[in-house]
Amino acid sequence: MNAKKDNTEEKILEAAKNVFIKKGMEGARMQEIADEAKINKALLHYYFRSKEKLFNAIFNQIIKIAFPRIEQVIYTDVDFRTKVGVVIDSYLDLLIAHPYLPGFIMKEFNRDPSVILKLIAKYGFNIQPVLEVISEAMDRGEIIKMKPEHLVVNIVSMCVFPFAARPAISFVAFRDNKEALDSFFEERREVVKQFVIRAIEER
Amino acid sequence: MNAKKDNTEEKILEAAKNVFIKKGMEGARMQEIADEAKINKALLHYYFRSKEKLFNAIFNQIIKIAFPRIEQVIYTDVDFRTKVGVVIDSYLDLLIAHPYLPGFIMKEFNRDPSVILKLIAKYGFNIQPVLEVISEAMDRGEIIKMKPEHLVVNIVSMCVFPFAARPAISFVAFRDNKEALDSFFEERREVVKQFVIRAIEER
DNA sequence: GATAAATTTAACTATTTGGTTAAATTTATT
DNA sequence: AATAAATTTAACCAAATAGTTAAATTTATC
Repeated sequence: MNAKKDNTEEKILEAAKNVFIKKGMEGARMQEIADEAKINKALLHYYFRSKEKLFNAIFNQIIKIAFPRIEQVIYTDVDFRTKVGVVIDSYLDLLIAHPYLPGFIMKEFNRDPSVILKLIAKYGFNIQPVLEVISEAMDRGEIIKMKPEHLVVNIVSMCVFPFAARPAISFVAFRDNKEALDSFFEERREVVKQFVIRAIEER
Repeated sequence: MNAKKDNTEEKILEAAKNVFIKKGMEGARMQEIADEAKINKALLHYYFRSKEKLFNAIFNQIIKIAFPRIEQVIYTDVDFRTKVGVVIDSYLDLLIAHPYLPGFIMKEFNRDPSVILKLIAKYGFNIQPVLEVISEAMDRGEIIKMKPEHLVVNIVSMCVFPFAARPAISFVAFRDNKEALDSFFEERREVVKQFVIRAIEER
């Protein structure tokens, strides 16, 4: 009797993911998760003994996809502007697929930073190689000199922040016109690339 | 008998502000606010009938300072790059004085977007004049052409996001070395200015 | 000193919510 | 059909917490 069990476990994880993302750990209700999974609370606790255990299962799952694997790109033998383009693409691909990530992670970070810091240490990329590749490009005169950390923070900021602020941007800049907002976000891919390239290219 | 009353009301508002900022509306406890204000829960409810009323008082107070008044700058008769510099300065001044703002606002936004949207409509600046000033600078050939909204979002992202992500940046990039982190944030003022100018200057 | 407002104390209510339990029922496996 | 696992039902417990209340006490004001 396993087919049914597997299915239920998946249903619970899917439901919990939706509810936790929308409401956060504290805001989520076990009853709501049970309802969303179309089971009852007793069964929910039968599968995951506590809210904490269920949340951790979800959270690990989410964190694992939250850091795009940019190492491969970084070491490719192409010029720096191409690397920048690929990195921005991989961030935006991730964010378009999971637009809730910035908001969710920031919320949970605020609630208990230590949890996320541990997971960053466990799954998050090591920034050191990235900084080195940037420094080398600077030494070769491909891009202007600046503290590499600033370049990383600038790129990540321009990619991530608009998704966290999406509803505000929608309201303030586009009066909640959905089409205008969607094309704006589509445009950002090229806009951010060009913006960064222009800002750092040596000339 | 008013001196005492005023003082207590101030004490409550100050305490509530601290607790609400740290824990958010849902996470904050009336008992904790009472403790922080060094009064008891009965008196807290004597001044502010409900948690909701108290939160609204604080929230309005916070939102009012959350939007730097950049209109004056925008209409000054100086070249565009100077305007950009002043705008970035005014954002960073605000954020350095109130580093908790991005996290707090995002959290509450996530909880109930409508509340913030109403307040943006009430106190938030109108973005239209800003967009126009940018467009004019583009028409004059002072800066390259792009959709002005992108420029605004890019600048705001690079200013605001690092504060929301400060603990993560501290850990990932500086291994929680406080001095290194502080100088990094001090540097950003000039870094962001130059980054933006280089990205948009016509040449 | 009398008065009224401010404040404390302490007990209480009502609600929400995570979690438990035990018994009944359904479903899959042999 | 027999068995064991999965699921439901429904009631319950315990803790946390917003909010209330009434009486006592302190403090400012006249």
